[in-house]
Amino acid sequence: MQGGDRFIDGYLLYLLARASSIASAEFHQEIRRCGYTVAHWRVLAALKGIDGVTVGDLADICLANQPAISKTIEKLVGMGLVERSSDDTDRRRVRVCLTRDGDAAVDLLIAAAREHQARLVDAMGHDETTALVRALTRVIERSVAG
Amino acid sequence: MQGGDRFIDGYLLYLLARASSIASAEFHQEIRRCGYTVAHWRVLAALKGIDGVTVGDLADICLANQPAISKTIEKLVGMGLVERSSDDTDRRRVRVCLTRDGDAAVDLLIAAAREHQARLVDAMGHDETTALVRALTRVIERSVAG
DNA sequence: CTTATAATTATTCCTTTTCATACAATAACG
DNA sequence: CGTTATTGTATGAAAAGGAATAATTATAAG
Repeated sequence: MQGGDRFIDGYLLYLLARASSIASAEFHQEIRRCGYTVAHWRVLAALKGIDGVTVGDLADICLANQPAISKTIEKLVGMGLVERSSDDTDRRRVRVCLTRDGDAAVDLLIAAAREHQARLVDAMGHDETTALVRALTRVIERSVAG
Repeated sequence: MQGGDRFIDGYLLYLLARASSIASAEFHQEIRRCGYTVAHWRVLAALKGIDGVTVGDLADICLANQPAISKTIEKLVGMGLVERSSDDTDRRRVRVCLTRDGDAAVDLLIAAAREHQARLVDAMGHDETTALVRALTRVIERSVAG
């Protein structure tokens, strides 16, 4: 796409963003084919297997800001995939849960995600994958700490 | 933020996206403090040291789609940081270059980016960093191939 | 040369995100 | 208690992003 010695080629954050973007592109397309947005998918996946997550926690988990999550939840409620309930101990908080339909929908998406991941891991090799996981985990630790 | 064994905790694409998001958050905030958006920064950084890049190539490099880049370029032209010129050999193509002001502006941003990266590499350690770069490079290779 | 197909960028329309703010509930403090 | 601060969520206006398409230029085929 270009030779030379561009700044961005040695820039770590660019490499990270590019790897994430490229690796996710294919599966994100599959999500859209299923009739969901990436934002939908992230919220649904974050809710899988958990009784109730607050809006703020969802924002952290889904790498989005709070208003965006509020609106995504509103959509998912309209689609019948998610429901809100107020927390009894702190009535400011809104606990978000999957509905029965939402749970079934996310199961399908998670199955597709697992298949996609299996193909990626297969292409990369097991050792390379564990090296990647270790490195990414360290990035997260160090970034949060620093 | 939650214990349990959530699906997303073992999901590689989520780990990638999360690492990228967290690692970039601090510097992206610095970009905004300087009066730029992340989109501005990516285009400017992609242009540094290159005579002229087409809109389509910028879209690839900047991990955005083509219309988004067209609009970002329009903004940057208005800010006097970038200029368009038509390619003589193919008049469909638009070659985008940094202006003198744009070059000076991106130099400051790149200096800040280098400092930020130096701090991150320092926190991670040299060996861990090279392991990360190797792993990310492999992800990109394998994803593009597959 | 003409027509058809492909490639490149801009534009349009609609959805989504973002920023700021408002509102409600809790916490802290005198 | 009453008052002020802080926290959690929703809302509204403005900006950005994305999908589809239009417009222009290149290339290929006949």
